[in-house]
Amino acid sequence: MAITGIKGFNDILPGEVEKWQYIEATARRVFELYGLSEIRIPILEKTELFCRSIGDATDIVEKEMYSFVDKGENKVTMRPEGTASVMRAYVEHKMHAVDPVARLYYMGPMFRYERPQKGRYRQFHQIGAEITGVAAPSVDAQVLTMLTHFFNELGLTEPSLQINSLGCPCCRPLYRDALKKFLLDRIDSLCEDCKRRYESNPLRALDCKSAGCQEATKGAPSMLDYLCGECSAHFDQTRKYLELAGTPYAINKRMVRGLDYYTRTTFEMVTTLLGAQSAVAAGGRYDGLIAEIGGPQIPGIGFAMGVERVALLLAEKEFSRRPDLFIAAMGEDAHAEAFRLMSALQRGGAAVEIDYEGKSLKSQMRRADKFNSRFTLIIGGDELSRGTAPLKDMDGGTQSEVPLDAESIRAGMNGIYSVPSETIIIE
RNA sequence: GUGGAUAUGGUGAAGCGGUUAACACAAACGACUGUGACUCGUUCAUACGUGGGUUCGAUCCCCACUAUCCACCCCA
Repeated sequence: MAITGIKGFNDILPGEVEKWQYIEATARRVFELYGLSEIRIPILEKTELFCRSIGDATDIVEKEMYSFVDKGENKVTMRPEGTASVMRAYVEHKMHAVDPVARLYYMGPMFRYERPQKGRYRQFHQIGAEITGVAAPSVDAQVLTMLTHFFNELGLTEPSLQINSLGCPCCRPLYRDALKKFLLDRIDSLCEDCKRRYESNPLRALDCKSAGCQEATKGAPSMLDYLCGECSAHFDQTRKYLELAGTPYAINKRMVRGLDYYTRTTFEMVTTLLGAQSAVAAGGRYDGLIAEIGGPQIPGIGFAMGVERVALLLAEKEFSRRPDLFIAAMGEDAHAEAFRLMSALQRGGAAVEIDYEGKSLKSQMRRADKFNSRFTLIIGGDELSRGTAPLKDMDGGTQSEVPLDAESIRAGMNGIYSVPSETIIIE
């Protein structure tokens, strides 16, 4: 039995990987428009970092982390998310001393030990962004606008933006108490999970999928009605700036976040196309996180999106590359000439293919067609002695005679095509 | 961790107790006498997830295991 990969750890093969490259390139391009820089952070961190930031009692920390003890007896964990690491790096390198405002993005694998299903894997990939040092609501709107921009740039209008506010340490406890009081009267109609969570996380009942909980929480008080003056103003201002930016959104009063560090603005990009995994991207403000991991009291806001889920939304689109030229050769001398020309053209920036095994012209033409090559150059004994060869435009079917040197061939191709090589085609 | 479904070639799959394990796509080669896409021909699973069992006989029935998928929990 051949060795197989690990459950929930997937290979991304050619044919699929072009889509990933497209998503990543689009993220880089859009995020950099908004002044962000990439940061690369390690995959392994001290376990304590995630306990402190995400929260000891969350499911991620309680049962989903890939943690182990290394050879130096250190407790380490393969990162389950990116924000904690980015903020650790921010504090560790004292980036706040140079400028408290840091605008960062990252992309890479994350690890959570969960049962795999559609859009959820044990090694999955996130593209995330974080902005520190600005408490103003216009930054919230900016981040949301950038995220929306990104999806629009991919040609996706399906995931829609939902926002909510979770308040701050001064108003959330009041709301929590009010909600508990409300739920107490209907506790019998809640599902078992929500009963169990009644003390630890009563807010969860709000977005529970069970019919009983949906019904029981119908007239429940809303966090938005309990926001303190500052949080309420922050939320209103965020909405105002979203409108100024022309960014569409909906308020979802029942949206709850799973990580402990969120405050005030929280949001999700949701879709109905991915089964149970409705959140394609999610994030929020985390004004207490940097202090929590030992840094100064500096606010932050950010999000992460699941690349697998974005790729699933792009499932209909075909991504492929096509070579500029295929050189078909007959006979050993012609093959040598084809090889020489290929090398010269590749050095000049063209994507070129040849046949390596001396197959028939028919076979080589089929291969050129299979590769979807733009042009095919056909070289045989006659061409070698003549010094020119037919260059066929594979799309139009027309042929022209070009001298056998890299410059002339390039000129022959550029005469018809001006598209740069190595472009990714989206159909 | 829990529940359900499914496991036949590179892919999509038919077959449901005895068959040369269909068909299609992909792939390779060839024909149309140095030029692809159309057409045609040839080749392509001692093999039906793994291990047991029932049977004269099992891809088809039973059991176990494993894997995958989907859902729950939770989350990107």
